[in-house]
Amino acid sequence: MNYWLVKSEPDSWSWDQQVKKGAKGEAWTGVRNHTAKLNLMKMKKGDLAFFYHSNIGKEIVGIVEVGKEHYPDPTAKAGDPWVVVDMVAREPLKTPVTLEAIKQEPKLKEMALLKYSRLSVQPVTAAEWKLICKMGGL
DNA sequence: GCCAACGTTGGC
DNA sequence: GCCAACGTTGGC
Repeated sequence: MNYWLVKSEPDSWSWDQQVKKGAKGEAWTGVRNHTAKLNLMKMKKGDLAFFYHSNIGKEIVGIVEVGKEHYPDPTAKAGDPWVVVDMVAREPLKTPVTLEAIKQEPKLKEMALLKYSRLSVQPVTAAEWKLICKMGGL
């Protein structure tokens, strides 16, 4: 079991929209960065990921589960290497964990979210996962 | 193969 | 709206 963090601007794809898709889930489209793509390709069915709202909110709002492993991104040109996975909303955090709160927690200062702030799909360690769940009231 | 120019992301 | 970080593109 691996843990991840995926980012989305709520203007283009928000947690609420994700929740409305229910158990069917939705393809996580639009990744156009090779590092992020490699992370998508490492995801296994059943892996969990934090859903982070970038730009507006700047907070982790919920947890999604990988429902289907990587396949070609339907929004990419034919022949492009980009992939998607299906994400299924699992549960919201009771309290969203803000970027500010993450910065203020010394144990989280090595998080990819802080070190590689532009990477939109990134790994999360088991220790980071646990701590953020706790901070989020789960 | 180098590097300047440019575009995009995302925090502030 | 600005700017830093960083990836990509294109001229040489």
